[in-house]
Amino acid sequence: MAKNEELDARKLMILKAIIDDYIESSEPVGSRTVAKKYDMGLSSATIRNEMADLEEMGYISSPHTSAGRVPSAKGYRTYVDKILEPAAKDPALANEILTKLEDKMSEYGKLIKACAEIASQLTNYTAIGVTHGNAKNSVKALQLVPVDDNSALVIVVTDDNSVKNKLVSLDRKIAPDVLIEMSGIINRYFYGKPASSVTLMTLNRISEEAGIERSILLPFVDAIFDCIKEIGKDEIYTEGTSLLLRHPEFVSVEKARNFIEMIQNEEMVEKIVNSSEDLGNGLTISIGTENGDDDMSDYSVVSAKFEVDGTCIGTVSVVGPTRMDYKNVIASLEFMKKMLEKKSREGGKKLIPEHFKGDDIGQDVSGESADKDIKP
Amino acid sequence: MAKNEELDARKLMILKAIIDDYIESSEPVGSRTVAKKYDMGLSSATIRNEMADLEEMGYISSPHTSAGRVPSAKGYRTYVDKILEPAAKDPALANEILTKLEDKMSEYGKLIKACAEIASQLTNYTAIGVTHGNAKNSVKALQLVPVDDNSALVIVVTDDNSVKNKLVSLDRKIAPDVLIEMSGIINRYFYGKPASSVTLMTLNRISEEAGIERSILLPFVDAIFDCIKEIGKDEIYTEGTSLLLRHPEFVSVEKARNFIEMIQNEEMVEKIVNSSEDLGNGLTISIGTENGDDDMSDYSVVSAKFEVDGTCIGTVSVVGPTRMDYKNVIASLEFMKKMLEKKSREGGKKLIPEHFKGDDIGQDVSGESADKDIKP
DNA sequence: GTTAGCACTCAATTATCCCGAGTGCTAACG
DNA sequence: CGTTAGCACTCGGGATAATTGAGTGCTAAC
Repeated sequence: MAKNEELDARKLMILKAIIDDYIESSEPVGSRTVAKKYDMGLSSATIRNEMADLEEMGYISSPHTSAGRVPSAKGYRTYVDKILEPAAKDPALANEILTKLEDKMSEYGKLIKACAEIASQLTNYTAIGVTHGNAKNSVKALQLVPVDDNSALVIVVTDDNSVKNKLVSLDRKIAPDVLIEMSGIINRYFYGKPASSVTLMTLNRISEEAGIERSILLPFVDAIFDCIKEIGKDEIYTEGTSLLLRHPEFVSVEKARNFIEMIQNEEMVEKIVNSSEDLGNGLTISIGTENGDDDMSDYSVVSAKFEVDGTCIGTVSVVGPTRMDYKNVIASLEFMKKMLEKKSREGGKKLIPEHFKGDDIGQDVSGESADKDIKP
Repeated sequence: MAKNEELDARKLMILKAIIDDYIESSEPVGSRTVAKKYDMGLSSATIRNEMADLEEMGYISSPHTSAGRVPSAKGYRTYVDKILEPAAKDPALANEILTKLEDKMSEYGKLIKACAEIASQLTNYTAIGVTHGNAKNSVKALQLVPVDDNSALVIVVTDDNSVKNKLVSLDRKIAPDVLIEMSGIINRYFYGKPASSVTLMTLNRISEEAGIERSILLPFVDAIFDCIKEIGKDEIYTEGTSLLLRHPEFVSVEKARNFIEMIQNEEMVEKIVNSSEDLGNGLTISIGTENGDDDMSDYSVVSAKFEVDGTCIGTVSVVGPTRMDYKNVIASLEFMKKMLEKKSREGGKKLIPEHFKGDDIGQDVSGESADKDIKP
């Protein structure tokens, strides 16, 4: 039989039927089911023959002799690449979602978190949002703000409007105007420079040139470093963990636990999010064994890079069992991606990228005011 | 038999044995086990008689005729209140933990998150940390920082060193020195005043007195409100979700899912954390059915309010099955609580600088309603 | 090439049995 | 009177056997 050939139309149809049914039922699909439920004018015997071929070619397999067939990673792959016709989400959803995102557009952390939340709700799978920290950003503002007699706030703003701050406590009093002067010098020095250029050396130089005592400068240097480090850090939001437990592949708690532990492991998340296989529409998809890691062989991941104003602000990945409703997941992520991009184009000046505040993962500052115009 | 009487020493011993064993094995405890394993010089028959009494009094119950006995909420309660002798954690742990917390002492959100994380690790149960947002804090610093030509950063610092910032974008250019002047005025005005006093009215007054155009002031007002609202907000950190799934009470995925969904529900968390029954040592404990909610009847919660310099910065709650290792959980939380308090005393000046007490300004409208008022 | 028919396979369900942990009760003992 | 040995009884759970039925591969006829 056909070995390395392309699948003919009929085989594709049957493969599609099998996968569709399996996605719906999560149970091995038999020839009779295909023949009856998806009426294709063929008897079960014929389907059986074709299924035998498909199995030989590695698109499906049977868990045991008297069970139906189950799609393999290869099967899902052709399904996703060649069979699946793009589905559209109900445009009415757009408004609903947009209102949810409305007041978060200015803050990437919250935005990505909200997107992950929505993606999870739309798909009924777990969604992981990762912000795209970027240490290569240039410093836009770098300020010291007096807080009280012996403490001050260090604030770093990069050109993508990420803001981090850190409280510095000193063991001596420092006059506010000294601080402000210092702030001015430091700020002028780094304005427009890449964040990575803020090194100890340069700050030493400032010390010399500006004549600021090194022991005073040091704690601030420290804090600045911390802030920059923080800005470059990705933040991870996991939404809808419990949703996955609703799916029948998690009958055993062990699997459930393994999964939860996996997606709480940062390195693993890194791996998950960065699994490649671009789908052409800006989405990336990795099916079962494809994604290298053994622990992940039972799961598929669909990821979307979210961009605002041309810069990537983060990634949202939907993680589910290989028997995942790819159609819906892809449609959902595509939908959100497009919506967001349209919004960011329209929103123009309104959609000023604001900061995500850095002290924690999860709950951050909200940005409401930025999109309000000043009305004289 | 003894009805409303206190339990005598022997009954207490037996109850303790039953609970200890049940905590360890998670299986109903029989009379033979108690007699043999915890040698108390009594035959199983005698134990049986005593157990019958204990059952009648409601301290234990048997799932079915031929199973051993299981402690009831009432049983656990006497165990916790009367039987449990305080245990101490290994002091060597202290250093390890302290280093973990070291660089988080200045930021309460991170600190509480880290505490919850450690609590979860120490106990092997899920821990929930909730920061204690406090709108009554006074404003310590309130600054506007120029970021670029048409955007500026609003920064609010309260006396417990909570910092929130917000980027404000303007549709016109604003000169840095104007901003700085404005900043100075606003800051002086609110320095030491309670955060709740920052109302629309007062800002209107500033506009008049300082002669700043209202339309310029407005977006900043908005941002300040947002920041204050955020500072007053509680943040929730859930750590070690998957740990609970390690315990045998979660054999069924359903239970696991219910639990996870429960602790991801904010209102539920509120309930969980605020369950009372003070234990005298600053800990609070709620056992099974005690905590009102039906969904929580299978779980127990031990909570500790964490204080730094006399002010409550948040709560860490350990949530586990009623068959929880109370001894260890209580010891762990007590340990952390003490450690933190000691640390905060030692570190004194570094942690919380001076408290500023000022007279209230005018009307005490809450941040929220005031926020509504602003919108044109 | 398609299809009806048939023998065969094997997981999953159900029924059945059996074991043993644990109980309550009774009677004997110090 | 409290304690204990002994015994009949209960009942959940584990093991085993029987049954079912969905699904297959193969063959032969259309």
